[in-house]
Amino acid sequence: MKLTSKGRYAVMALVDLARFDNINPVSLRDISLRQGISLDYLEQIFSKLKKNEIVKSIRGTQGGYVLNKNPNDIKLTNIFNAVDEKVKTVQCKKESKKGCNGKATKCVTHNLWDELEVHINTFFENKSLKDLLNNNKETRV
Amino acid sequence: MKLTSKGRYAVMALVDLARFDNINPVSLRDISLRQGISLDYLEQIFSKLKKNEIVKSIRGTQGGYVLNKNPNDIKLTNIFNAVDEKVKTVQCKKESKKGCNGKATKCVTHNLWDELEVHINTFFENKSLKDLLNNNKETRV
DNA sequence: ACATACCTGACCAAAATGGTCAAGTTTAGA
DNA sequence: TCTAAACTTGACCATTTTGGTCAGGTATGT
Ligand code: FES
Ligand code: FES
Repeated sequence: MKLTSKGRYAVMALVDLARFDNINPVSLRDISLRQGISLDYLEQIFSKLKKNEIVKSIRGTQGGYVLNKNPNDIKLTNIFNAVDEKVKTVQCKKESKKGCNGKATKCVTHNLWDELEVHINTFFENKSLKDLLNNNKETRV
Repeated sequence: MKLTSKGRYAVMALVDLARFDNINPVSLRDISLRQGISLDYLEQIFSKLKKNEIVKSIRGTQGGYVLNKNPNDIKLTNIFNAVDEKVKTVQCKKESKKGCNGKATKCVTHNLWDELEVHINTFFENKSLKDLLNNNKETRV
């Protein structure tokens, strides 16, 4: 049960972006240097964030990325969905009536994992980018 | 962010065991058949559960495994620890002052992941094997 | 025109996952 | 005493996921 670095980097990068995008777009190169994330990898991540309308891109010299929404309206849920960091606790297909192991009914632990999934998703839905910014004010450059 | 099948199977097997161990020890073969888990794999899992004193083994014909504690005293936390299903959300080493990416200070998202870890662990600490048994009474054979 | 920075997709090594296989040892019961 | 059931141990392995790199583009401000 661990977080992948794609999800982790996405949030790191967006926090960085949110801090610096007041005036100009922020280039991935800058984020890469400040946060220590490979540029090529960041491009993959931002491509997805863009498709999900969390950021906008501005091409050309002095270009970069800008938030597409208010930090208060960007929930962790949105970010995670965008980069395919899904919370998956059950083994079976949820829609199906069948259980894991191909059994005809849901297994004895199915409800448990489902509860856990809800529990974790609740956390993500209640956290916005704004919350993270406030949390780290004191370390602001 | 997903659960591994080792953790999932461990809980499944223990629920099965808790249901049937009233009179006699339960053999892994039976659990394997009822829950559709490979026997060889179950053996790996139960070896760990035994080391962590969650179950006791009884060798020989008619042998098997028995719970070593009251179902009410077996928390999911205990089970997960036993089979090395750890909740790991931060990237860095917790004890260290250093952050991930080898930086000198903790990264901007460190607190967030730490909160998440606590949030998930709380769930595991508040669930016991007993809770699962009650939940599934109606499907009892 | 040219440098900057976004964009796209193929590719890949290493680690984790989810097991299998083989060869035991122990003990109840016929 | 013999044997089969069931625990015990440890090596092994194919597949998938992870966490990227690399090699080319294309768009645009100056
Ligand atoms: S997890 Fe859904 S049936 Fe087992
Ligand atoms: S996760 Fe701990 S420093 Fe980044």
